[in-house]
Amino acid sequence: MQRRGSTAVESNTWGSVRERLRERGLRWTPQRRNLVEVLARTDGHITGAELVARCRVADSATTPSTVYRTLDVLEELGVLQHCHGVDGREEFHVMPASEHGHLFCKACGGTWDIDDAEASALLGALRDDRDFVADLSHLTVVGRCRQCAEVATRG
Amino acid sequence: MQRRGSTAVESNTWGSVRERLRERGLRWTPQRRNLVEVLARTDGHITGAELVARCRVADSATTPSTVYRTLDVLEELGVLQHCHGVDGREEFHVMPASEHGHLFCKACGGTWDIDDAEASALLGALRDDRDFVADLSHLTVVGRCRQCAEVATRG
DNA sequence: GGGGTTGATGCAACGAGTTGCATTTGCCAC
DNA sequence: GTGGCAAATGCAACTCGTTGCATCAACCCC
Ligand SMILES: [Mn+2]
Ligand SMILES: [Mn+2]
Ligand SMILES: [Zn+2]
Ligand SMILES: [Zn+2]
Repeated sequence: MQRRGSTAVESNTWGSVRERLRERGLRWTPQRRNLVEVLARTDGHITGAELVARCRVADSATTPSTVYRTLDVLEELGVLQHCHGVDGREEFHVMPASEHGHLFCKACGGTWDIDDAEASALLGALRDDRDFVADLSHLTVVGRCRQCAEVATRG
Repeated sequence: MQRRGSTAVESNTWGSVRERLRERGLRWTPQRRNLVEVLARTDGHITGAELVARCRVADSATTPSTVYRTLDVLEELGVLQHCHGVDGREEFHVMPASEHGHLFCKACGGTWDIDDAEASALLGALRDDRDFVADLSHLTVVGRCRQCAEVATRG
């Protein structure tokens, strides 16, 4: 089986992006291919600025506006999600092992995942009381962790 | 009782700002006084950019960096808090009637407050399970409200 | 393969916010 | 009132991200 130049992207989700775009009358361009290849090699959380930098490795002519617009499109396609870091900046989730929210300690900068079970207390209450379906993967909770609370109390 | 030029700010919290600054060795400047006067006239949520604009009404020479730095100081003094709008931008709470979190519908842009009782489900779980003290006033939950969920299902 | 449609790109200008640094000034002690 | 110290200001430069618009090119149809 011979490998042609334009078929390097694989791995379920990413391999289907071209098709998902076409279904909506959208186009598969070299710039989008470059970004998708970068995303396919990434996991965890990553900012737009960092994605621009990584795209520039393969294509030094990469333009921020194109990357940000493509990220919007990929999120609409549902192959990507974002949340907000403790400073409010967008961070993109690339293929999380499982859906999760985010817990930040504003004192030590520590960060933890909030899983479905843990979040169901709030999310379930909102759903039952208001029929409001909250987005766990977009959730960021900020506060003070055990260690930092202890330090503050002792101080 | 004669009113002197520098005693216009009143109303409990705002009137005490000068004193709170001095306790920490910080200074009461015309720029800070202007911002505090603007804040005393404001309620609800407001962005930094909007506060800069309002400060400029009284002092057209207002500089953004000074305003943003003063907002940081006021937040450290505890006379101000911020949360994040649906786009992640900081919004300052000025004297809320009661502490609350924020609920956003990403479809219709609707927004609601989350009160203490409603949030205690999640916040209590985090406290019990992890000794994590979450900050309700910083909390923003995004999702889809009842009406928007119905529309999506029907469509 | 060639042509036309329309979505995508690149660019330039802009807005929001941050930071380092030289200068100014509030505040306190005398 | 005067002087000195340290905090605050203003400015310029910068980062990150967004938007309008002219140009380009992916895709579809023949
Ligand atoms: Mn914040
Ligand atoms: Mn968001
Ligand atoms: Zn901590
Ligand atoms: Zn809605």
